[in-house]
Amino acid sequence: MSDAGTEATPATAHEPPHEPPREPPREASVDVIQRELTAFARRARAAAARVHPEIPLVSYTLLSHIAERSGCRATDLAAHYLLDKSTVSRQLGGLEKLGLVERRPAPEDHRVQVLHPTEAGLTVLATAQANRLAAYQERLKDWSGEDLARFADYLLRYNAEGPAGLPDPR
Amino acid sequence: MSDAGTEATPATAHEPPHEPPREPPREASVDVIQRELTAFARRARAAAARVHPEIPLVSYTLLSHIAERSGCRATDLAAHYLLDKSTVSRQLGGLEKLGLVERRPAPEDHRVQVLHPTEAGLTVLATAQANRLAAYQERLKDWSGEDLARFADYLLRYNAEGPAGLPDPR
DNA sequence: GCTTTCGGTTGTATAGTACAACAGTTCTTT
DNA sequence: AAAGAACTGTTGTACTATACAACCGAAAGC
Repeated sequence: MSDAGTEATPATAHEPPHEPPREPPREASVDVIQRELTAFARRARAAAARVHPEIPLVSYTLLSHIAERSGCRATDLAAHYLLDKSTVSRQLGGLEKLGLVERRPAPEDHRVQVLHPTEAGLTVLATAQANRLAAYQERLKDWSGEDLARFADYLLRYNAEGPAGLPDPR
Repeated sequence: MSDAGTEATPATAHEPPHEPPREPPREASVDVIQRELTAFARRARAAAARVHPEIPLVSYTLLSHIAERSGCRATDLAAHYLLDKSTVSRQLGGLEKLGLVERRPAPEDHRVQVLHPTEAGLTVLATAQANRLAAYQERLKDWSGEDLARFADYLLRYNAEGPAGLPDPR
């Protein structure tokens, strides 16, 4: 599907002329969204590294997830973040070596290991969270509460819609 | 430093009670934004790799930028995307080796090289753009035009606000 | 019981990135 | 004008994040 055309194809030419053209064409918006999200992605990493060189990095997200749902398994994390098991395994290895998470074997299924944050993990997480939050807060300080809420909502909605454009019939 | 608490700290407890609590507290929104943007970043890369294994890298974005402002310099790219010069240099090297961009020395300043997309570059870009747009389009197909426009707007606004929370007295 | 499936680890490879050191240019300052 | 500072870009090195494939042990199905 999608004749999304090479650059500015006439895909939008079929709009009925009686509609007020106040709103930019979907293509333009989608394009902006695509580009800006990508741009963000780059910056986010750099910023995170800057704000928090301590915790080796993106594992922060995993740690955060673990803290939220204590007792989850590695596979859950992989599924949730669309990561390979090996990636998760290594990330967890790093977190464990840092003493931020514990991997406890599950009594009823000796294959799985249940994940728990340690005290140190929670502390680190709290600090990191605070730092990042502060950075975001600073950056978003001029936004109205309403805009913030709506923006957050859009992002949630976007990310909720199945993994990365792959068909995910849920 | 920072007692932002692990999960749901009382940092928000100082809201005047006479305000209607219809709107989530700023902290919550900011937190969601932070988390979701980060989550997106992960997925985006995976998705991009999937959609477009051809152009080996994320340099697609750089190519896109070059195509848009033909004649820009490497430093511009680095500044714009908050990347190290070396990173940009290598990315450009890759793009050049693939015959997608040209690096021409600037006549008036022999230090800089002016960047231009090649024919092939434009073609590849167009294809990639179309693919990605299609993917995004598909994903966003249930969004109203209004929501799309607003989301795009928020992202633009977010990314426009100076590099990553670093003080940037421009 | 044997085979398949599941959860996780390890080997290997690649992309992307940064930092530091460097090379050639241009601008400034004396 | 010579010396030095500032700028543009490249190269050496290292590290994180990630994937894929091969594997191991445990559990489930036949």
